[in-house]
Amino acid sequence: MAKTRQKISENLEDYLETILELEKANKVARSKEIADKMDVMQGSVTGALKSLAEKNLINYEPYSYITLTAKGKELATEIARKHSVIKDFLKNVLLLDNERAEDNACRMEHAMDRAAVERLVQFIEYIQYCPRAGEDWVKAFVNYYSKQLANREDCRQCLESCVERFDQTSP
Amino acid sequence: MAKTRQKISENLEDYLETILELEKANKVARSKEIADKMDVMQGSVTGALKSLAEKNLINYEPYSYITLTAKGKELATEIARKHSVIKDFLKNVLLLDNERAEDNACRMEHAMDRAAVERLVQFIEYIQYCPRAGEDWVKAFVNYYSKQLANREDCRQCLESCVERFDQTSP
DNA sequence: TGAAAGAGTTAGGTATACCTAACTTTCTTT
DNA sequence: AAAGAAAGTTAGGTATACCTAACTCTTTCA
Repeated sequence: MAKTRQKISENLEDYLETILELEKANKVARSKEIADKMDVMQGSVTGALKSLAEKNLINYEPYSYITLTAKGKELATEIARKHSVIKDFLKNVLLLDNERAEDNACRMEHAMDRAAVERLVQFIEYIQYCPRAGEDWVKAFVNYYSKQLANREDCRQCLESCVERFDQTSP
Repeated sequence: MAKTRQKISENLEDYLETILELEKANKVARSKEIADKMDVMQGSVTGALKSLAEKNLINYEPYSYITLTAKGKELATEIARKHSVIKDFLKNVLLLDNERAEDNACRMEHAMDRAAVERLVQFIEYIQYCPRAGEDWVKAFVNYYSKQLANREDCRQCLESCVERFDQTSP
């Protein structure tokens, strides 16, 4: 039994992800809904479904509803996780607006391998965990990229309040 | 004249990037070298070159050498910049090893739009600029992701030396 | 200088992925 | 229960992108 990670096209990854979302919402997915969500014609969906069924990623019978197999669900879940981690980073660290974060995440989820995504998760955690970083440090990034550059005095105060916050946390 | 940003396939982007690299190294690019670098057959290269020439991105005459047009050079340079920014982030912030950073950057460069990449540039700068972050902060990320979790005392010392370094910089 | 080697192209085949249009199955509604 | 609507499939066409094999052009060197 293949523990070996499946490789499917970016396209099929998108179909799988969409099916997972529909399954969560409606228990099953239907061809029409997939077509609507992905903005493709129904005829195109049928071809993709056959291809996914061949790879044992979905349960598919003509004219019937669609569900993920265990293998398909695992893959779909991994893709969805990538999406959500990447979007989180783009939105809450790089501070891109929601739409741009979503757009980029949609494409990047196919480009980043598992190791890169997991490291990104850890980096996001590190920012939250490390007393030198934290929420206020991320927020202050706005001042940097919007050219409202801080001066030395601002930095001194920022650093002081950072230390203060640390001292105030339970020893 | 089109200020309008060209959209070409990821594939053609890769060809363009390769041609830029060869031009830098040898003044011109040759079909064989492109094939070797990209690990495709020469026959495949010819098709891609025709497609790039049609889009006015390269100067191409059968049986002759290849150079980028101004438009092609601009596009190729933007792609190469994306690649290098992304690789820098993966390698020097996420601390992925060189090969993994390179692999992921190769794919991500096609997925991230200009705005996302520019914000990433600013974020990398912010890390270097902000006294609360900096090189040692990035280095300490290793301790976090390799589960050698710091304790409160470590954090206190780290914070103190951070403040000290700040005080030592010219006021 | 002319033949062999190497570089480049062409032709034909495969696979993906999309579209439109015609057709079939299933569901809904009276 | 039958007809019309909705959902789904099939068939045929386009475009990309790759391959192999055969052919052509160019360069090299004996």
